[in-house]
Amino acid sequence: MPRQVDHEARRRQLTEALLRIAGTRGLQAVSMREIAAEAGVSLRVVQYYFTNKQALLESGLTELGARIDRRLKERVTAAAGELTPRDVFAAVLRTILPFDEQSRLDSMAWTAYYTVALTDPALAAVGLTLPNALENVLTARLTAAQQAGHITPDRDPRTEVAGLLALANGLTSSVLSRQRSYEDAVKIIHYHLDRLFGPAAV
Amino acid sequence: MPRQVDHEARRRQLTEALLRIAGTRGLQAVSMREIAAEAGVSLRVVQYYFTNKQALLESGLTELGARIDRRLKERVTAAAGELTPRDVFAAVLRTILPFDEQSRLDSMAWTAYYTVALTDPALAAVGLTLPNALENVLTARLTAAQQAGHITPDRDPRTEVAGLLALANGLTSSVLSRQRSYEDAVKIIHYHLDRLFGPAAV
DNA sequence: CTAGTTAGGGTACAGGTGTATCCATTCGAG
DNA sequence: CTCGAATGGATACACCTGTACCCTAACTAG
Repeated sequence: MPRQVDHEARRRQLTEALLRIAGTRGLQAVSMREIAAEAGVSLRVVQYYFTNKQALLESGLTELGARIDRRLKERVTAAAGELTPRDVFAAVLRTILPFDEQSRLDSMAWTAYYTVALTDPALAAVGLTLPNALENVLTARLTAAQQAGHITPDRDPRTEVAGLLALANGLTSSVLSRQRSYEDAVKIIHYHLDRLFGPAAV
Repeated sequence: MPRQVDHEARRRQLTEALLRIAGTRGLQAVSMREIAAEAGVSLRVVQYYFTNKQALLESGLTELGARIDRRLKERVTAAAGELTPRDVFAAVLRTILPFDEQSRLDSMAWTAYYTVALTDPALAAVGLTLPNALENVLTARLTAAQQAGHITPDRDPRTEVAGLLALANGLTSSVLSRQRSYEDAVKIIHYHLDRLFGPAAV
């Protein structure tokens, strides 16, 4: 075999360039040539490692989902050990919000993808798996927490989780548009967690 | 003066065509020629009544805001009279969600606009006035309701309102992506209103 | 050493984009 | 009746888009 190149690395490089553009200038600014320029390669290379623009876009969404998933796992297991259920939820919801420059860029890109997914079934399939999985995992956690007596029995775990995730999504929007600061959004989250789990479990 | 045409009507006709496209196929599908086709006129007419594509887009966002505002006022004042504060909030939040085909289309268009506004300062200015105004009006209402004893004094009206609006926005997203039905979203809203105002005020 | 595959530079093509221009009609004011 | 402004049809332009193709290096298995 002749000259071998690490395809996986090349594709990651291109996908990251794509997400950088989507996060700063939006998905409408993403074109084959822009990606090539951002990655510092020629148009041909982009074509060589991705058959389609569609394939490239799907790769971007997949990577985005993987990043968020990775961040969630890192930040939840990081402060593991003697974590109360409330702490777990706080960590997850804080991680969903754009908390630093990188996660702001990713949230921007995610929002852009979500919007085009509303009119593009192919992307919708890829983009809905993460939110659904998250809702299920958290519902299971909250149900367990309820049985352990951490929240009162009159709460409905699935409804609570759906509400908290919708809240986090809505807050993300307002943080991205700079209508609200990250810190204010976190306060609102904690305010709701207080209501759910009872006063702050310092 | 020669043949006079109702400019206002023409522009409305074109703006509505624009919003129909944005609501069904997304903002990325909006082009001068598509608008012309959707409105049943020639490209020249679109150019004649709007100097720019930018002007057209801004007109679309303005109209969208006006529609939502109109709907809010209709549905709130409709069941006026002996409305409890809780009923007012329920009406507002239910109106934000996509509750019929028309409001679903508008919500789609709104989401599309919101996303491009994140990377387009000109649109951001237009698009943020409505949410901010709404938050202020509702905060005033809730503060008054608190003084009248409809909610307990330990609640913070501004935080509650911000949370409820973020919740409604997040739920709108999930309804648009058909992750959740409108009815389920309404249930979650009422669930939270119960917590805020106390058990259902029949 | 050589054949053959992988990797990419360069360029072309068909189609869509916003915008500008040319021109014909329409019609009311004088 | 006529002149000129309002309205809009038709077309052109320059640019950007995704994709396809040609051809040359590079390199390794034989």
